[in-house]
Amino acid sequence: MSTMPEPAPGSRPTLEAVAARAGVSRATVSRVVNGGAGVRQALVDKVRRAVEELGYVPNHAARTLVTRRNGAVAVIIAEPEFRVFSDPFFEQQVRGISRELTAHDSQLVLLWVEGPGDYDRIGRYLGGGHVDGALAFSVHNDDELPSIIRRAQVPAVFGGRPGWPGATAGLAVPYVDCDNRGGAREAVRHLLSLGRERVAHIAGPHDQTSAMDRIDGYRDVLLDAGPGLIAQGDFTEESGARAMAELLERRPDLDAVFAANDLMASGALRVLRERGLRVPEDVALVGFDDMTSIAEATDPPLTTVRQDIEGMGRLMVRLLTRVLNAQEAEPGAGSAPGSVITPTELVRRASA
Amino acid sequence: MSTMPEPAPGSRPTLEAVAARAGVSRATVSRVVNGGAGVRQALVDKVRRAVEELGYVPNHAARTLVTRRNGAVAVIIAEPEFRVFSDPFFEQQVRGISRELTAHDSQLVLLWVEGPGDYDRIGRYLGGGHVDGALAFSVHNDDELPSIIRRAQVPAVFGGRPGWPGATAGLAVPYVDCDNRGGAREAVRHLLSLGRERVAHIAGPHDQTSAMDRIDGYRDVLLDAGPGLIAQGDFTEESGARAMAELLERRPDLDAVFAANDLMASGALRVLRERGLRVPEDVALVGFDDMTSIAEATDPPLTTVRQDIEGMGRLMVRLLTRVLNAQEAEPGAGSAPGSVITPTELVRRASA
DNA sequence: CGACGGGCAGAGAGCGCTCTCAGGCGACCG
DNA sequence: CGGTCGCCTGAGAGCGCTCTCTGCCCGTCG
Repeated sequence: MSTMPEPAPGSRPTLEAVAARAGVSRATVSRVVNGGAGVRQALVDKVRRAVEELGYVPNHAARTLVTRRNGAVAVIIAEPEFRVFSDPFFEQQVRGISRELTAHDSQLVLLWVEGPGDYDRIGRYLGGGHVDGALAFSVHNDDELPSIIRRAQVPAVFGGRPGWPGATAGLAVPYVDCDNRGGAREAVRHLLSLGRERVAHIAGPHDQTSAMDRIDGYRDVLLDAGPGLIAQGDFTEESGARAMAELLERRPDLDAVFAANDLMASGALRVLRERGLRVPEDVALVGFDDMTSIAEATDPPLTTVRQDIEGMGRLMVRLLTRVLNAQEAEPGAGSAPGSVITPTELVRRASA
Repeated sequence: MSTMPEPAPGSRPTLEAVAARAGVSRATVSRVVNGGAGVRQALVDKVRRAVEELGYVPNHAARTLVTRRNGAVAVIIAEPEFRVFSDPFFEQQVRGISRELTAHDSQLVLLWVEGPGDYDRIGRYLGGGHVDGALAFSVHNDDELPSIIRRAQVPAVFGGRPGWPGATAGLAVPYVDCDNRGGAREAVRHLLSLGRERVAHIAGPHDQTSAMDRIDGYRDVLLDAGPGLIAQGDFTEESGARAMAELLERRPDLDAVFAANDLMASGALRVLRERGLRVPEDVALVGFDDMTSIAEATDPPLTTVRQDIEGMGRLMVRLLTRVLNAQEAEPGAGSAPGSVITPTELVRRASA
């Protein structure tokens, strides 16, 4: 295991101690600890040995105090009502963030927003300079988060395009999102290419940009899709089932469905089977997200649009890092780097 | 919203600035900021006003540097293989932790362990004094975490009884767990009280103490239960279904099942219905956890053993706080506070 | 009326680190 | 062989805060 020696109980060694042991000055030890540039190799070795022997670990607070960098990033989780973490989407994104943060030697400070009244605490914390930056997920259009973050004057990156007006104008917080619209187009085109003629859509909630973008993509291809072909869900399995039932009632002749996420697609699938409709023979079905735990478990497995969720999490961190570095170079003049739209990919399985 | 004034861009006000504005010394401002004990009311007001006007927020790093307390607690998530966060159990526990931490003005630093090789990084981080304490979840018996934590000499509390030998001896890391054994006993007794005579058990994995404790509780009541009445699962829905099928094969005459968690119970329920067995008429079924999203959604709804998961999370924080305070009072002599076992409660629904 | 004690404010010394600046020494060039 | 330049190293000044210690002022008691 770790060869880290047991430190003297109670008190951890300081730079000073290492310097004394190595027979050099504090400054030299500091240089070595921070990369060792500009120090003779012999001294570097000597210092490294002393560090090793004493089990020296730099004091983070002291370092932060002078560098004004604290090596920590806040991840803000604004819980609208229910289902947050247990959302696999979330898990993957946070994991991507965690991994990338680790690679950057930064820590992840979790800020869980406890209802609307809690935004004040969050704002205070962010404004207090405890973290170098913040990552947030824009869930709803009416979310206060963007304004809180702006007021706190802390660099931030969003996961998912925020819905507030002007967010896309470039002047605001950059975001990482997948190409919802393009992915939706691809899904619908795929259904058309299979010869389907009446393609319905089960949409997500109107206050989420991802859902709206997917509707837009659907409409891009089916310019003249009647309103009867779109049903509204809320991204849950149950809502997908309900929407499917509604669609079948309105348009018993439909021969394809594009659902805005896999969970709703699986709900739709359930209803289709209950009604004795075969998938894909009678009705072809495409989902979105490629949540493999769902998409591969259904019968038949779902054809769906994949987005690299973990990659999006990592990208959020990289974007934030870039903002941070730019800001360090010339404070104030933070020309925010553009947002990133990641590509999607159609994954063909058996349902379409 | 917040009345926090826009701070002068670029530089945040210091204690010094507040002192100057209020016409007092730095020390006095510090006293006021930290509660204001021993300061004349007139001065307190004056300082408070200056703080408000300047939008002063204490510099956390500077404070930590001298107090040696950093107001942050690590939550370690050791991911065995899959399903971590998306586990609703986890979500609830982390939420409890988050809430209690907020109440204590502490931050939650998330440490996500990326495979076995990553333990070194975790150990280094914990040993580096970045956090006041650590909270971890003991998932598997062979987990390295306890030893890592001990080596790092950082106060810690476990969620769930760790499986390593001596863990319960009191000398080690305290933990919070629910009364798995007692809950299991209650479940089985309930089934017996309904007149059932052949009560089977679907057990969880052998390397988790919670699963083992539930088996023990089952055996406490059914001293002479034949081995044919116990089947092994791994806490997943699928495994519950498999175990149920196995049990029915071995003991077609069984008239009750106690599953070690709700997920397995729902799997068992599925199989029972597929075989045309009525629940509870033919076979009574009891789960564990009271994961309401599952237990209330099944048909019939599950009778199950409830544990206060969020409360356990909060308790973990309180326990840690107590260790921290004790340690501050007399360093070294950290007589670890005892672990806590929280009660369980049988929730009667329709399945038994 | 004077001495003493308690309560409250201020001065100052760090906490452990980084980073600038000056100084020293060797090397290279004239 | 001497001067100068450049590369390393060390000294020292903070970063913003807490906390002890000293000292002042007022009230109280003898």
